[in-house]
Amino acid sequence: MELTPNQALEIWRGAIVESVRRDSPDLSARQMAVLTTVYLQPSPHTVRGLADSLNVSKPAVTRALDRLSELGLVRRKPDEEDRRSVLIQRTVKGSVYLTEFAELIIEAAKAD
Amino acid sequence: MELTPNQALEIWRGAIVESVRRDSPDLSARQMAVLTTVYLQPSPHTVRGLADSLNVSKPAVTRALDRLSELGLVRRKPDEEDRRSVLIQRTVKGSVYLTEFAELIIEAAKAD
DNA sequence: GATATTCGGAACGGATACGAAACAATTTTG
DNA sequence: CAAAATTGTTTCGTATCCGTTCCGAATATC
Repeated sequence: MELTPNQALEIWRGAIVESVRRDSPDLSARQMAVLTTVYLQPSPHTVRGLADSLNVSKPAVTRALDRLSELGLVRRKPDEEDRRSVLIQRTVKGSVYLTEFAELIIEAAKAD
Repeated sequence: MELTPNQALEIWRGAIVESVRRDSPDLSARQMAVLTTVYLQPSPHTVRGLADSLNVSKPAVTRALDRLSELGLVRRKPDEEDRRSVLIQRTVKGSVYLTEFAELIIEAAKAD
């Protein structure tokens, strides 16, 4: 898909402004990066894998997961194969959240 | 422009992940909403106008402008007509910033 | 089996953000 | 011109986030 710079920014503005207006719990850029990666990239996801893939420190990923878990958007599950690891899993609530967020983007793209 | 939910989320993820990877100064959702509104919506822009339009308190807008000014992405200019008001103006640095950000989005859309 | 390595998380200190209330400066209203 | 209203900012207390460093548990290596 090809976008012009104006289209790109209008989409971004439309979605982010609407999300700000709604006063929804705002996730930081890192949290959003973690969340979308968990949902859109193939499993499994580990803290280390996310940290490397996002070029972010492990503690930063841990804290992002703390927040996302607290909101019920992802879930930690100990890896039975290697009990040092934690697998990050999707949740129904997270799917709903992202589906609604996608709606914002779609609307913003329509308006453009 | 019509997007599918998956396209929408892939674009968002691609752009935000790349921006996180680059460790660029991350703006909060509010700051980004203020910045894009100032650049994409017709002037003039005032604190009050932005607060109303974004459904956010005035102090929140003031603080967002503090941050954006500090980064040189916008500039405050006293309104000569009504000296209670402050007009928010664009800067070269802000234009460059948004142009580069648009590039991230465009790349993410291509990759999809 | 003792030592290293790897994993996720905790602890600490600093930076930044927030909402609500109070504020100074200016303009409008009576 | 005095009182009220409007505009943007400051202040205060609180919450969140970040990077760095360190730690305990589990696994791999020798």
